[in-house]
Amino acid sequence: MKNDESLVKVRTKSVRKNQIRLSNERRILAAAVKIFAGFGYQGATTRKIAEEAGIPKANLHYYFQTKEQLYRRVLDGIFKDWLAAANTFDECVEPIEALRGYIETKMELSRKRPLESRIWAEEILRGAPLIQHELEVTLSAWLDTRVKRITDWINAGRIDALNPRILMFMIWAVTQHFADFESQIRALNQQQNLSDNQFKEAKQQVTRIILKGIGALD
Amino acid sequence: MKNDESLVKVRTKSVRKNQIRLSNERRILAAAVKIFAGFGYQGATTRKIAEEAGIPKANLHYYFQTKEQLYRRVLDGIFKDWLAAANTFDECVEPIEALRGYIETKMELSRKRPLESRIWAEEILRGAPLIQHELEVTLSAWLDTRVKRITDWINAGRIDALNPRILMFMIWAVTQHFADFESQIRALNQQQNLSDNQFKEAKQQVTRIILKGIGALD
DNA sequence: GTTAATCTTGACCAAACGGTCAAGATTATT
DNA sequence: AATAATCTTGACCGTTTGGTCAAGATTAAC
Repeated sequence: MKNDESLVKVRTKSVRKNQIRLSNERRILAAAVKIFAGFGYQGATTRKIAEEAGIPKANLHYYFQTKEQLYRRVLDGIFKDWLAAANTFDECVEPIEALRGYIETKMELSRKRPLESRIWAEEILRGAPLIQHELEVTLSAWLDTRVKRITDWINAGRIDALNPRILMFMIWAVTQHFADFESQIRALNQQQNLSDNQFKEAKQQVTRIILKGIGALD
Repeated sequence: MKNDESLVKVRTKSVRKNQIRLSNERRILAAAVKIFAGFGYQGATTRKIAEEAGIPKANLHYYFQTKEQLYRRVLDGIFKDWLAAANTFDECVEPIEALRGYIETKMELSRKRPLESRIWAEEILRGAPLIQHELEVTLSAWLDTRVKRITDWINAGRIDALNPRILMFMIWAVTQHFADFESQIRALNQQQNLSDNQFKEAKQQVTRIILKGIGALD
């Protein structure tokens, strides 16, 4: 009883307080994504992030004690999106539909959330100092599951014999390239970002070359 | 006569002096590649670079006045390798041999010079602040030339109809992925870098999927 | 209206940064 | 041997960094 009462009180209080807390955390995290993506972990300063969020730096440190803690929270969010992108892959039975859907989802992620892709890329570039363990455990297990499905397709003769891991690396490389190397693509496209039509064409061509390349088409 | 004499003198002096200068510049540049690749432009400090080169920081600044100047020199070297990698592409007439050779060369670059690839990738990630102009002029012209050759192959029915630029982006993405995302690949490969045999397999699979995917193989 | 949390903020700090400088060591020329 | 050029270096400097702190503002509960 007593415990229940105090729990209710705590919860009531938490709901309101959490509104302020959650709202501020969201603002800070959104600002952090922008600044980390634009300047890298070292180049990003807590001053810049606080300024982007429209709050004093000391207030930022009230919600996130250290820059590294804030960065970890950003990375966690990105990692979740990364894994969730495989839903289509898992739902479809046919290799063509599963891979087409996965490539499509990853391409759309690059199109709509390029900042997150760049933060991820920079973390890996630096040797994944903060997410190495997550890669070795969670992502590794995630990959194993998908490798098994691809292996089944190979054994059923639905696609060519190949190394499933390398296929996944190729898909990651190509799809994320459109986010990570956006500035290079822009410089080679008359200083214009890819238009919606150009991006659609890229998506279709990438899908077709990979699917045809692994013997899933024709 | 007088001019000739003084020229000879200048040259004689320069040869010896340049030995010291060139030798030190090389040491510093080699150290800079390591540190820039490992920590990024902002994370790299002139102290770390000087320490890696085994010289006092003040001596580094004698040869390269600013960190940015040093970084530009590193980028210039990388850019030259980037462009030179297309030699095979240009020398071969057949699409299969030209593309196979280019993919092979780019894969070997990723294998043998991953640090340079990562420095390039980080510069692009940050929006190419220092090499934007080079991308828009030199790399753009470079790409145009290769696009024309690919277009000829398409018109001759040697490969499928496709957007040549997107094909080049795919090749860059996949080949450079093996250098830029090395730490991720390692984490997904029992914490081991790809062995020579694994890398050879990757090279072959990447080549086969792309060539087959564009209709160059049957 | 008092109390107790939580939130906000300007001022501040030690450490590290890129870069400078003057003085000395080396090397080549006369 | 003297001179001039280049190379080397420890000490130093103004600025910026991530992070702290104490004092005040706000909010919720009794």
